[in-house]
Amino acid sequence: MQLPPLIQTFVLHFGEMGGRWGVNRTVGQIYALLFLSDRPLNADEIVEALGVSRSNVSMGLKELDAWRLVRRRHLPGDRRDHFEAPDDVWDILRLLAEERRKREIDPTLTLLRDVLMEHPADPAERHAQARMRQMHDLIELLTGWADEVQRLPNHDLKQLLALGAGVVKLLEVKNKLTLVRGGRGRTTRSEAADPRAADNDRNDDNAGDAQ
Amino acid sequence: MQLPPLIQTFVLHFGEMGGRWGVNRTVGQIYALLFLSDRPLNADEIVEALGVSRSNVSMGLKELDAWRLVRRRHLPGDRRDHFEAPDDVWDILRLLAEERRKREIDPTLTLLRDVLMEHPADPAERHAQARMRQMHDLIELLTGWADEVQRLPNHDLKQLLALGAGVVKLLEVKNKLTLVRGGRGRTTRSEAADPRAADNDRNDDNAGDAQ
DNA sequence: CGGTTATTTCAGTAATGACTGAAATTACAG
DNA sequence: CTGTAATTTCAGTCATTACTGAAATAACCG
Repeated sequence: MQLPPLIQTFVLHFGEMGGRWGVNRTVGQIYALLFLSDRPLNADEIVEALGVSRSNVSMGLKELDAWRLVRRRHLPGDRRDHFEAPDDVWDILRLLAEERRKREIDPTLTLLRDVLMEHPADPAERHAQARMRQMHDLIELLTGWADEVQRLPNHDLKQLLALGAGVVKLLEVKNKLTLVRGGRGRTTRSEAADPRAADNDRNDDNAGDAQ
Repeated sequence: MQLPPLIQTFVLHFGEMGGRWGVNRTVGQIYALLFLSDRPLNADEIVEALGVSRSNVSMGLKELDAWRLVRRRHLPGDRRDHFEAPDDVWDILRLLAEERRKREIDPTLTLLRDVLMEHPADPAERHAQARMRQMHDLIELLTGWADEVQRLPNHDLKQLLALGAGVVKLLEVKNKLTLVRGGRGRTTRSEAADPRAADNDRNDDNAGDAQ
């Protein structure tokens, strides 16, 4: 593979990081290549650029397709499939967040829900279940938040991020307003939401048994 | 291994999910077990509960230790090491976020910074570099935000999460206030931050060349 | 259709990573 | 010190996963 050095560096890096992201080297490289490319590439171009086998590229593209990280596109007058990465990095972020959640979190959330329906048979199970409830509530709070925030238009999302921890200032202001109005102020999820989320600072069970 | 069924289910699930989370089955199981346990466990207890080898447990605990997901603790009158998982799920969340970022994001950020210093040699490199800048800016915005939010006390964090997308309402209010005061209002990062973050809706290079 | 090229599937092989048991090391008690 | 239990390290084995080249399939042209 003889790519421009700048591109080569990036592609190789993504290949190596692939392992940590949960995809293999080739998949990481293919994605990096498509992300940087200024036009859709066909499979052969990828093969040549990366120096891996045709079939490997085919499998890699299939996986990236499953992640929705590449789009299949047809160019007029050429019957080969061409591939490109979505070019809005914010969209990519959303895709990644959604997919990772689907694969890495949702199954656990489902299991937790099921297990929390069971009746604990002894103190050990009781304690275990309390822990699972903590985990469940936290995950649900996070994913719920992510769901909502994910739907914000890019503009709002950016503003929120740019605000950083400064958002706390706003919360303080809001709290004051809410107080002044006798708690009848604008209702946001902080008042209306699932009450379990409201206060779980130290809602462990009677854990005096530890040790 | 004969654990109470409730616990067993959870432990096995964590083992399977381990693969997707970037740790192996045993590590996932050990963590699940410690997370649910109502007291610190020593290595032998883990060996017996999970039915894996002593050495495997030793390695697994070492890895969990590197992730700071388990604490080593000494019980009086027993010279064996005992292990426990931090019991505040919010702390766990913070640990995970920090570690994952250190391993999965920071290296890329570093590479991006380096590569963005280089001078592009041709149009392809120019375009590639523009893409990398988009990625870099997005990651930096996200990690910067995460840094700040991570330092918030649990209480504020919870309130923020409970608010969900409702936070936009606050942003609107703030915007109005800022406007009224002629932009001289409370300075948050949205005004003070790195100007690159302020507007990158469509800051691609002259990308008319695509296909 | 028949020929041609693009793409996917699949069986076998190479490479990587997990797991074990034995040996070495460490920490402690007497 | 010496002996013993706890723990870690490590070399070898086993299991999983990635990768390839060949064969099968699909898509298109004239």
